[in-house]
This record gives sequence, C-alpha cells and structure tokens, in this order.
Amino acid sequence: MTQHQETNDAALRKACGSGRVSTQRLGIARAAANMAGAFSVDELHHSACEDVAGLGVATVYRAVASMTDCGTLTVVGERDGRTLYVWCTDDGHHHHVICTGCGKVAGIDCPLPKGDALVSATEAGFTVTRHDLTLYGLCAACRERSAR
Amino acid sequence: MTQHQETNDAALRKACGSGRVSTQRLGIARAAANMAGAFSVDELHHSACEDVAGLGVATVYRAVASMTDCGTLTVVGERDGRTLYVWCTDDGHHHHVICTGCGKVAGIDCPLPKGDALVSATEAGFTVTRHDLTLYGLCAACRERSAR
DNA sequence: GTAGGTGCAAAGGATTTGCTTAAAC
DNA sequence: GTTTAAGCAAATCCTTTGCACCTAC
Repeated sequence: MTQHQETNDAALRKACGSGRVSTQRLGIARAAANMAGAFSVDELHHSACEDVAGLGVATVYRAVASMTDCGTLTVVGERDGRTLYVWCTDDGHHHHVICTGCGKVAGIDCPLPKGDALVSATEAGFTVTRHDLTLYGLCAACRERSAR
Repeated sequence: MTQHQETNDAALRKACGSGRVSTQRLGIARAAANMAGAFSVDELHHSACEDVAGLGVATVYRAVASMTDCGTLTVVGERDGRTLYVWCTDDGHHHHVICTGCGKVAGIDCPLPKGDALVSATEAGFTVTRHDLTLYGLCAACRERSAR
C-alpha cells in the first residue's frame, strides 16, 4: 500500500496552499501524496495525468510552487538537472533520508547540535542561521536486495 | 588581501585536474582560487576574462567540470538557477558555511554523529552512506555591519 | 460576477555539444 | 606529430510567462 493513500479530501485541500482549490490542484496534490519517494515535476505530471486528463505541465509547475510555498512540498535536491521534491506534511524542523536504490524517503530529526555548538563555524566567525541537510543511503528493502 | 592569492603555479596546475594544462585552464583556476566566496560559472567567467582575453563560456564550463571531478571545486548550492561552487583544496570530509550577506565561505568540520548514531534514520530502516550539508549565516563582518 | 487558475505555445536561460582550429606534451 | 582543449554557435532542456478562456467561491 502507498504511504499516504488514506489522505483525505480536507487534508488535500489544505495541502494545496492558499488560493482556490481547482480539480487540477486537488489531483496534483493527491498524486504528490501518493508518490513513493522523491519526484520531479514531470514525474508528478505523468502521475497526475492519470487522474486529471489533459493536465498541462505549466499547471503542475504552478501548483508545485504553491505547495512548496506553504510547506507541503520540500526540495530535496536534484537528479539529472531536474529538481526533486518530497511530499512532507510533518511539522517542525527535520530532514530527509533518500534511498539511492528506490528513491524512498523518510523524515528524520535534525541531528545537528543546537546553538553555538557548531564549534568550527563559530571559530570561523560565523553565526549560523539556517542549514540544508539531506542524507542518502539504502532503505531496509534495498539493503536486503543488494545483499543477496 | 585575498584568501588564496599566494597559490602557486604548481598548485594551480594540480588543481586543474587530469589532462593538459592550457593557459585558459590555468587562468580559470587562478580566478577560482581568488574568488572571495561561492561563485557561479558566469561570475568565474567574468573574473577569468580579465586574465585570459577572449575566453569562452563553454571552456569555463568544461574546466569547472574537470575541477569538480578532481575535487578542487565543490558545489555548495545554487542562486537564481545558477549552480554555486567554492574553491576547496582541503582534504578530508568537511562542509561549508556561506555568509548570506557577502557570499564568503568557510570550511567546517562535519558536525554529524558518526556511524549508527543517526538514530532516527536507523529507526526508519535506513543505512546512511552519504550526506550533503551546507550551513548559512552571517560572517563576523556582515554581522557587525547589520548590527550598526 | 470576478479574481484566480488552466492550457497552450512561445520565451528564457543555464548548460551541453558538434565541429574546426590551435596548442600542449 | 598526436591528441586534447578552445572557441563559436547551435542545440537541449528545464522552467517561466503571456494570453485568452474557464471556474471556484
């Protein structure tokens, strides 16, 4: 079963961000919620097209921008020049681990020390205000598969 | 004074990576070494042009690819759709802090716990093999400037 | 009824590539 | 002398935008 397939209509509408909720945006949000892992805009477009016939790419780009603004989607890097996103409705500060085998994504707590504990940055005279962290590795299934 | 202006010819030739060391690549390497912080390919191109007249952008792209391959340059993110690089000849595993005020960059030790200590990733069933981390903040000079 | 969303197609812009000439080794 | 790099321009390809029409609210 897919991770979010039970995501209900109300949650999807909220996930769309501010503004009107069109049939298209709802379909795009549903597709995003059902993605197995990190995905590019055109992968999302393909997937959402099964739901919404005739959906344009530009519409997906606009919907993705809106969902990214409101925090429903998060950028987790890129692959072959295409930006990768994950569906992410968790609150609070956290990061993601991406499986390099199958693309599956999991949220993880931020493992960085708080405050001034980033000693070497402080030594260099910097006050750290923000950071980007993405972990890569193998999920349980892919690890098992590669061990065989 | 600039951070690396003393970088000598031998070091620059090595920094170019494998292959032949042309006048152009040497100029590009010198320009990269003298960049104050993170830079895009076209900023590097502009800078290197002062040294090497008539330098083509494609040449810079090819040189950057070569230097990135050999570890002399590292990607530290992007700005307005342009990939950002830093000159980085430090050995060993480390990351960078980028000043959001002036673009200055400093290398820092990796603050992540080693091995299986990434508890929440392990709990999610992942074996972490690699990570990308970039810190953002203000350098001493910019902090002081903004406090005034 | 109206502001905001959609589709289409064209524009934009970073990066890559093909090809001929020049230079490193 | 060979082989690899440079320069130029055209090609790619992701992403954004303009515009006329449609629809959620």
